[in-house]
Amino acid sequence: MDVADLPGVPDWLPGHLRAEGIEELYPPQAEAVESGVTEGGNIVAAIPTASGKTLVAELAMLSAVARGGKALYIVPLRALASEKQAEFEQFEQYGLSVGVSTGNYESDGGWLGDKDIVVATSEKVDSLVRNDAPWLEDLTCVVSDEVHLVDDGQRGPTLEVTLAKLRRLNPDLQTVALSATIGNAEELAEWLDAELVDSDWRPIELQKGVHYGQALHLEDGSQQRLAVQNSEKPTAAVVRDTLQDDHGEDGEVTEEGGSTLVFVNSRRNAEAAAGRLASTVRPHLSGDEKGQLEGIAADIRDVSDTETSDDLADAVADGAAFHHAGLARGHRELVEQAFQDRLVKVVCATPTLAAGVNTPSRRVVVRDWRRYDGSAGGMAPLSVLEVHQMMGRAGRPGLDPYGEAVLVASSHDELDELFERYVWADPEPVRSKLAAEPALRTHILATVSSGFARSRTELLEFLEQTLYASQTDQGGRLERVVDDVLTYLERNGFLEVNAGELDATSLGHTVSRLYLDPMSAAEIVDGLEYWARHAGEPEASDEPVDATADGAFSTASELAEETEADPEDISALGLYHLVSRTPDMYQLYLRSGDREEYEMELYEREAELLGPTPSEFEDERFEDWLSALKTARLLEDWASEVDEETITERYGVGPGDIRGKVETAQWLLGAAESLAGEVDSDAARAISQARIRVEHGVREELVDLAGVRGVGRKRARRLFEAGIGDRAELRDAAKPVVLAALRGRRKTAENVLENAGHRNPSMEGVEPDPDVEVHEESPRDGEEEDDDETSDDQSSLGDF
DNA sequence: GTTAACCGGATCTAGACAGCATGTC
DNA sequence: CTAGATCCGGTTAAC
Repeated sequence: MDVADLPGVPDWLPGHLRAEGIEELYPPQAEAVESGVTEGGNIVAAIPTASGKTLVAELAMLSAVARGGKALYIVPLRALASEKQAEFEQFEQYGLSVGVSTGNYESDGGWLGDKDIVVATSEKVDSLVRNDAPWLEDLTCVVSDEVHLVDDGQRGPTLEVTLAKLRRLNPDLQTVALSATIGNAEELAEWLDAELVDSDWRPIELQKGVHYGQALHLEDGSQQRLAVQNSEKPTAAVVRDTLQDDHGEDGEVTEEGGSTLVFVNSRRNAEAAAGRLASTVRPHLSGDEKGQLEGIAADIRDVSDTETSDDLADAVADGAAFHHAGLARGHRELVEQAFQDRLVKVVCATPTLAAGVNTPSRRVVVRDWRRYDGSAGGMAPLSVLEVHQMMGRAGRPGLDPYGEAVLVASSHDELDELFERYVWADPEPVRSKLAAEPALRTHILATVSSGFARSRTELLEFLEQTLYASQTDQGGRLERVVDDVLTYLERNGFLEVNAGELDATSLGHTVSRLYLDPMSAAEIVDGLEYWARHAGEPEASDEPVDATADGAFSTASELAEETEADPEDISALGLYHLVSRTPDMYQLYLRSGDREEYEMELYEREAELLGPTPSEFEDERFEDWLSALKTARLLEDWASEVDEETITERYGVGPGDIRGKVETAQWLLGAAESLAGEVDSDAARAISQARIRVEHGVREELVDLAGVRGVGRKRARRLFEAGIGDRAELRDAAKPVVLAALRGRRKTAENVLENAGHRNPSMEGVEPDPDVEVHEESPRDGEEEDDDETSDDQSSLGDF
């Protein structure tokens, strides 16, 4: 189909597409147009990644906007939100406006209500629905990217319920759902009353295969010799082969540098494999490439001062890299960029890279096809869908004639099994996970709280509109779980049930709007009440209430400690532990040796914790209590200015994990602060303080200073040591002192003063005060923060 | 005497969403 | 019902 023949799109679009080099639509795109995407029709498009899904979405959204409407694009990851925003901003020249809304970022300049296209994560959209964002009613088109994720047990139900709510809010809403190729696309289409576009078509051919022995066995039956040399591992052989393959036919070394993406099943494996493959890649690098890679390696070291950072930099210097969620954001971006620029030739990655931003590669190796799964009791095979998603990363549009994706077999039997299981297999069908109790807990409360259902009957009616209902024939199960959940919500004071009528309590409304799991909210409320009962009155622990479920074990030590506790004082550790034991916090894993260590810690600091220690005989609860303590200790360390390197070593985590924990804690403490107000607790001030401390990673005395934009934990500490105690003192301080404390960096100092509200922040002609002692850190540190004010060591900034 | 190769047992395990206030014309 | 790569320490073999 020629781009000139598109019905319903704005006049400028054909010209724009031609300018982009698009004359003709891909077959699946054309099929979508024939099914009416540009004319308001509902579409489910189940087509491979990189086969033009984005254009289908754009056609739908642009034609909806051309008709005077407003479009919403739902993504599963925050990283994808910014990627899509950048893509859609190309239309701003035609007068369209694009906005983004995610948990940590909202586009500035105008309300989302003014935007023609809004990009948001599914949780954010859910939250907007719960908070009655008025512009949601103006939507005429919603696009849901990666809808097959409704299959995800944790986050799938959110997407499912959100789509149902949006469609109910606006019955004429055009729904466009984009999915990977899956087993039951018709079922999705049926659920959404949509036309189905189901296609395997790809713009670049993908050849799947399995490597075994000295050959690559491809799905078309052909074999390709791929020898494994002496002590080399098969993966290394594939990588080497890919590198040689792209050297020009005439022997001339081209810059193409055939790149390989290797998927493994753990972070450690990713790092180990990258380290080994570095020696495979090194001999293939040109001098020029080596130079550029050295530069990137230096950038990587500057992101963070940790072992992970060093290991990554070492690998990158040799043209190899690893990629997983323990990396700092800066690390990830540098690796992704260097891989796209074809400087880094191999990336060994966990599934982060399969789900995240677009990083295609000449070849993909799926080295591990089993992954540890605690609930399965060992290694469980990956789903066909997941393996196909990884394989789909092979083949760079416009660069490669075709892509190759290979699994690695170590025996002939395995070779056969892999062909059966993955190469020739169709992806499994997608199944709704809505009937799981944890999911219903939060969504039922939200549904009642935001007025979508006022009675048990209405609630069940609403749930009828979900994918779950359309997939199950046994309605009884859902009804049973719903009743269990209603009982739970009522018992904990979130809902009132009167003869089938449902009403959210004030607490229930708050919990729903805060986007908390009701179980987290209950835990927090319990913790705050526990503190209120115990704090002021040491003898309180004799009350029978407290001794109930947990026996005498915890009471003895409470009695001993509590006499010393200052009633005003609610410890930060106690609050960190409280939010860490909530189901909304992903807890740290207890490693061998940790158990004893944190048991000791527990006995020392038990009095600070906001709740009775479970008995050691309740194995699971006690274990959770300890790992929450470990998590709480990490947060406490961070909020006590312990440096990154020490924390990553002490807790066995990556730099990215620290950020993740801190971010979650920040959110939960914010929610706890609101809950404290709701239940009349006096803890609000202490919670706020604890939140600001983790947010900036500072001790109490720096809370005010670190609140100044451009001042993070390190600069705040230096200013404090120079005798500047807070924001007011910073404004009044002598400029030479400020400049010296900021290690003589004029631009930084000017920015800091300006942000602190100084009338005349200019540092012109000011010399650093020589009497101010500033301890220098590692020699490398100096290079870090040169010019721009938002640089590196301001780790508290949620940079985007 | 030192280093390399080998062996066996212990260890460890993917990912990542969300509040609120604020601002603007 | 189900694992396997890596790491670490100790031993032996090789030089």
